[in-house]
Amino acid sequence: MYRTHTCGSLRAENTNETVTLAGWVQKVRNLGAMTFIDLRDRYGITQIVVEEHSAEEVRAIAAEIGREWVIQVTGRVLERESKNPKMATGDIEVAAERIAVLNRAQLPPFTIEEVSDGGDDLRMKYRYLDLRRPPLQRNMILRHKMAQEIRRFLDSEGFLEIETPYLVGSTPEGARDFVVPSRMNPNQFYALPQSPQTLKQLLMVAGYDRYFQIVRCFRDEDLRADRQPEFTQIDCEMAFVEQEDILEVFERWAKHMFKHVMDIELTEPLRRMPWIEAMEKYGSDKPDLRFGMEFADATDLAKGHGFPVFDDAEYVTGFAAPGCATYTRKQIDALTEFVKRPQVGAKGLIWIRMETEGGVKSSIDKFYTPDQVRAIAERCGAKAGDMVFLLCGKKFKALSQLCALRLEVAQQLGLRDPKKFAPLWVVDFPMFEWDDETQRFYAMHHPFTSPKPEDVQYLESDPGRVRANAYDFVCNGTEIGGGSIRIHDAQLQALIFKCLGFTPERAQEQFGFLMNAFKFGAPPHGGLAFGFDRLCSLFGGSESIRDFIAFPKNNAGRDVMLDAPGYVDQSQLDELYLSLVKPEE
RNA sequence: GGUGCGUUAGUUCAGCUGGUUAGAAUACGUGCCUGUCACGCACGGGGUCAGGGGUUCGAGUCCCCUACGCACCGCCA
Repeated sequence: MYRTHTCGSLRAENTNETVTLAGWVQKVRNLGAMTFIDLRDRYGITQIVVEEHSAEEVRAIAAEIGREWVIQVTGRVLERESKNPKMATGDIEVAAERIAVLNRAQLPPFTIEEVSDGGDDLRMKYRYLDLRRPPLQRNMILRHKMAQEIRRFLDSEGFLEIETPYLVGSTPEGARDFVVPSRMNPNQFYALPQSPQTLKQLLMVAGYDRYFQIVRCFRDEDLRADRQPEFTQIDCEMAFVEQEDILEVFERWAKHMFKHVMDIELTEPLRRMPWIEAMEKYGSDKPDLRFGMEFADATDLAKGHGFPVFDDAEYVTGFAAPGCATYTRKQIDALTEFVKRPQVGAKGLIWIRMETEGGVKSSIDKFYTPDQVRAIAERCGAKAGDMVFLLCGKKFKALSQLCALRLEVAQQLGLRDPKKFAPLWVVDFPMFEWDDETQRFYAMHHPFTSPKPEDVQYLESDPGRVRANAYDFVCNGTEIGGGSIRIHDAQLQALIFKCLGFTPERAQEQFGFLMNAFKFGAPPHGGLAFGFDRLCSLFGGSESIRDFIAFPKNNAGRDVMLDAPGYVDQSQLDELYLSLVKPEE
């Protein structure tokens, strides 16, 4: 037996017991006559003490051991002379009577402690060392606990966890596929699923009316702090349901998760915000509701007074930053620079200062009377002491630029508190999104999403007006999940494909398996999927999902630990009927 | 495909308008130390300044290219 206890388990009650611990040496503090060793495993850290009167052999080993050696210690539990309230095991220590070196270790390239001295890159290369650190261990434990709670809740609601294949066919719509060559089918390729979307719909046809899966999905697109090429979805689908039924079940699920993982009781029903309201009030389909600063449409007040910037704009919108009338010229200039960055793309920033004494000052005083300026500011909800920021241009462009500014101002005001949670449903998404480049409509969600029955009449005449039975679960400015009621009628599905510019032949070729299945009795159905990694990072209070994935990829999609992707042998290529071309010089 | 920032000791970083032998902290090694827990004190070793090219009497520093990293835009039905 290697150990009787873990490094996190001993307390004052264990005093005088003889115990054996095993773990990694985090740190050795040699005070001369006595040496302290911090012994770590994933349960915690226990202090080992070696004293002058300890056996010669024990002292010799204590003098030799270094960071990250794996050792086994047998000794008596003592109540400490000077306790450490910062440690769970801080009331006790183990007086070593025997130390066995189970394995020596090379000096690690960075310190493996609560706060490491290593940079991201290095820690990724030696991920197995970084994972020894308590913060990463806490993240892995959180992820595990969340997976358990997801299964517990969904099981209690009658959902079946059913696995779907990873080797499927490629669907060119949507994200790029990762592709896998088939040795037994020369020149043909599998694709890794972007999500099990069509498969779960087939499970509905098959009668498994409540399905879920915690499942890996793959998308060959550029990475971000919150985007990995392989990521995990909580994928769910239900049959014989309307949108309301799905929102009801998963609102309870969300509350279950908040309660059992975060110990947060959400008593109020979740807010439901139509997509157009989210866009007009927050400039985003994933609004951050931890704070206010809602936008107002000031177009009518702003236009027609001889200020060319506003007169030429389609839309003028702004918000009031509370208490920011004290902002200096320098601060305003910095925010102006912020919105002018290419990533935001505004031409400039208009401001109105609502002075506490009641006066109004603005960057447009030349063109408006004080009353007119005040009217614009008040439209934006400004009170004395506030600062109003206005942007203008094409409607949705101006809104999304103002969204970036709103988040930046909130960041500066410390309003983006990771301990606060503001979840909501965004509903009534548009069915289609127009793409200027290819001059056609694309499905905003996916082509199996059903239109709202009352909007079906506009499908052919005015597709941009059609709203979908689609919904997103949003929290703190992040899209955590989304879904829709699906089309289960072959005729309507054919019409949607037509609106999306599919010929019947192409629709048959790509989605024939699904449309055929729908001829055999498809129940009304719908579902949704949550981004598990994002949910973990939301609960864990981190911006980056990489902290919650044991072995993530870097910015370029590489695994720097495995050094993947890499080249393969010619013989492997030959078997797969593949030949390589030289990349362009 | 694009934009920005970065690359200097094992690690995290400083290094100004170009100018003697490139520094700090930490880690590491040695010695001292009986209550440390960010132990302390003293001493010590440790550098292809990412790579290549250019400007210059002289480049860690200025310019160009490449590579790599991070963040973002595009992209992500």
